[in-house]
Amino acid sequence: MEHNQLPLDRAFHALADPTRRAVVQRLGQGEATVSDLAVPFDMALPSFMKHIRVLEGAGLIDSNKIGRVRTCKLKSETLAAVEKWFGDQRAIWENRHQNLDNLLAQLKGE
Amino acid sequence: MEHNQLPLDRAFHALADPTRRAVVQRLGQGEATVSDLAVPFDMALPSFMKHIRVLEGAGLIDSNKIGRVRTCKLKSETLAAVEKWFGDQRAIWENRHQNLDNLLAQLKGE
DNA sequence: CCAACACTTAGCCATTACGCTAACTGTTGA
DNA sequence: TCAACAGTTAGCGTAATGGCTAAGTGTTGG
Repeated sequence: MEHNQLPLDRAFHALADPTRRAVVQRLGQGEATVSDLAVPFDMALPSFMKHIRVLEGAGLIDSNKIGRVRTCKLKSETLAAVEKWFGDQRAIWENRHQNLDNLLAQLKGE
Repeated sequence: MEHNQLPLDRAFHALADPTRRAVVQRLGQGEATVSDLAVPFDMALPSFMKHIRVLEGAGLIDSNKIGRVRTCKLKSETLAAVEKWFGDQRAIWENRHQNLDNLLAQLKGE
């Protein structure tokens, strides 16, 4: 169980930064080049590129370079995989409440 | 838009650590004391306590001390709030696909 | 009453994160 | 052809992270 923690570590870490979340959000609307993505941020390009690489390292985005231009796109499968963690978590949590309900019903019945 | 980034930052950061995710998962099954929570981890207590405080600082858990014992419980609302980010994200993404579909349909119709 | 218990505080250390500037590489439009 | 463009590499500085040990505080069971 849970021998794939590292991917989750990387994904959550990547999403912990507002710049990176904004990039993910932007890419949700379609592909974009690095320079285009960088425009809204008051940050030097090398700094911004680090964010891109973190996102790519986390498998949240994909990028490829054609000529001198690098284009990025969202990998929504990875995003979905992270979201799944919450689903699993809620399943445990709801199951516990179910058990509590059962217990209460049982106590009531006696 | 997005003036509550800091809470998300903290929450995602908190969840980026496997120890802390495990604690959240454990607390999904019900309240537990700090010492109980610490058992599965090969880590000194002060180190473990830092994780607890990070989780609490992120609003993912709540704790209160009675006598010498501190008991922790999950704050599932916060967890749900983080999960919502993915929902919002997917909404954007799916809307885009909807738009693409519309475009394709339109092109086809001509 | 006092030793054991359950944290808690303080402080140290190594590593990683995230920003910067300066200088470099390869591509391309005029 | 060559200057402008789009990134990239290298290296630096500060701050935060995540671990540790040692010693302290307040509570409690026997």
